[in-house]
Amino acid sequence: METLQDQPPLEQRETRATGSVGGIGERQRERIIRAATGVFSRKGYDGARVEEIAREAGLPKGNVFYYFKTKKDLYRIVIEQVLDLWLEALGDIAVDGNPEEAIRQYVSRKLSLSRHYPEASRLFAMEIISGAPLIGAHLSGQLRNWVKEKGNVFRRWQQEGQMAKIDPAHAFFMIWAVTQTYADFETQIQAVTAVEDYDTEIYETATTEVVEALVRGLGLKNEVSETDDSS
Amino acid sequence: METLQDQPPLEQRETRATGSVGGIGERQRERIIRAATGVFSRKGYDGARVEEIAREAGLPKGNVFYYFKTKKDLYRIVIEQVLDLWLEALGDIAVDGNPEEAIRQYVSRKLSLSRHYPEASRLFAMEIISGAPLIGAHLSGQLRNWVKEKGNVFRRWQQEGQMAKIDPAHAFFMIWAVTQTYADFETQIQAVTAVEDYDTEIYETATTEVVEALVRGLGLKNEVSETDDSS
DNA sequence: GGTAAAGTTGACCATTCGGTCAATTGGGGT
DNA sequence: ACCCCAATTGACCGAATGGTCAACTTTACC
Repeated sequence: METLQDQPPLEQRETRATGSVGGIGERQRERIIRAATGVFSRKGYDGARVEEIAREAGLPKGNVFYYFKTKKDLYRIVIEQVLDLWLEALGDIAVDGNPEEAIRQYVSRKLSLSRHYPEASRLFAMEIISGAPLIGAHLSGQLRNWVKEKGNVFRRWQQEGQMAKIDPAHAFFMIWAVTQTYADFETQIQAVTAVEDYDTEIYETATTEVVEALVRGLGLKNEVSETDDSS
Repeated sequence: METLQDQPPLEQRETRATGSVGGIGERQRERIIRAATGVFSRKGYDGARVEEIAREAGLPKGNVFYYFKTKKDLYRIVIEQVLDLWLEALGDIAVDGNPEEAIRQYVSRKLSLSRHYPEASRLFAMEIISGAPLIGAHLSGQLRNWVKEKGNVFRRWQQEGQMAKIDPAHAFFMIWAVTQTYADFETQIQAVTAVEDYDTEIYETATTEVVEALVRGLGLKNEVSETDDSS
C-alpha cells in the first residue's frame, strides 16, 4: 500500500513551478488542490485516482505531475492545508467574559466550519481514523498544547462555579464530536432525516439544538442572568 | 477504483464452502473475516491488500479466494456483519420507566460497544464518510424507522416535562457522535491526552463524564419537574 | 486402504495505475 | 522575428495487485 508515514526531510516544498514568471501556474495549482481535496475526501488516499483528480480539475493526468511530484506529495499538501484550516478555526475561545457566551460562540463557529467545509472535515476524519500517519505530530504538539491551555481556562470557570466539573479534555472531545458529526456523517443523517436541503434544514436546526444542549451539558447556564452584558 | 455500489442480486451468499462436510472451513472463514475487519478498518477498502488479510489470518492469498470469490464480496460480508452488530447494540431504549435511567444505560452500552469493537466502529465510520455505498439502504430503512419510533418516546417524555425539548433525531446524533468519537478518533484523543493505557484510562473517565454531560444536556435530570421550555 | 470431495498452495496472468518523457505549444521580452 | 522557458499533452513503462488455476494434501466415509 505504501505507508505514507515516511516523510523525507521536506527540503523544498515547491515541486517545480511557482517560478518567477508563471502566474498562470499558481491558478492551476489551486485548481488541482481543490479537486484533490474533493476526491481524497470521497475516496481516501488509496481510493483516489490521480486521473480522476486531473479530470475534475480539467486537465490531463500528466499535467498534475508537472505541478506535484508524486501523488503522496499532493496528498500531503492537501491535508496540511486542511489541518491549517482546522487549527485556525479551532482558534480562540474567549477566555474572559461570559463562559456561556464563549462556548456558545465556539460551538457555532465550529458548526459553521463543518457546514462550509464538509470535505475538509471528512478528509481530516479519515486521516485520523487511519491512524493520522501524517499529522500525528501536530496532534500531540500544537493541538495538545492548545487543549492544555484552554483546559486551564475551563478549570478556572469550574472553580468559579460557572461550569460543571468535567475533565476539560473530554469537554472538548464532546464538542468536536458533535460538531463534526454533521459533516462526517452527513450521509447517515441525510438518510435518517430524509430532508431535501441538507445544508439549510439540518444546520439551521442543529445550530440551535446542539448549542443549547451542549451549553446545558457543560453546565454553563448562568441562570441568574444578572450580568447580561452578552447580547 | 471500482464503484462498489452495484450489488448483484445476491443470489447465494455462500461462495463455495460450508458444504456438508467442511467443519474446518467454517473456522477458517471466521479467521479471514476477523483479519479482514482489522485490515479494512485500518486501511479502508482500497488501501487493504488481500495478501495482508491473508497473512494476518495465517494462510496464503489463494486460500482467501477459495472462501470468498472476490475482495468485494469479502468486504461486503464484513461490513454487513459490522452493521448487524451496530443495529443490534443500538438496540433498545427502555421506553417505560425512568427516562434518565434509560438514557444512562443506553449511552453506557453504546460506549462499551465503542470500547470493545473499535475496529468495527471505525469501519462503519469510514463506510459512512465515503457515502455508505453498501449500507445506504439499511440506513434509510431500518435505522430511520428505529429513530422515528424511539423519537416518539422522546416526544412523550418531553411532553411530560421529563426531557428538554430537543428534536429527537438530533438528540440521537449527539449521543452517537459522542460515543463513537472515543473509538473513531482514538488516535487524536490518545495524542491529546497522552495516556498510556487508553482502554482503561480513557473509557473509565469518559463513561462517567460523558454520561453525566449528556444526561444534563438532554435535560433528563428528574429533580426539578418545572417544565423547562426554553425561550 | 481406497475414493471422492474439501481444502491448500504457489506459480502465473491481466489489468490498472502511478509516474516518466519527449515532443509541442504559448507567451513575454528584446 | 527570434529566443527562452513555463506549461501542456498523450504515449508509454514497470510495479503492484486482484484473481485464476492446476497440482497436491488432507479429511470423511465406506
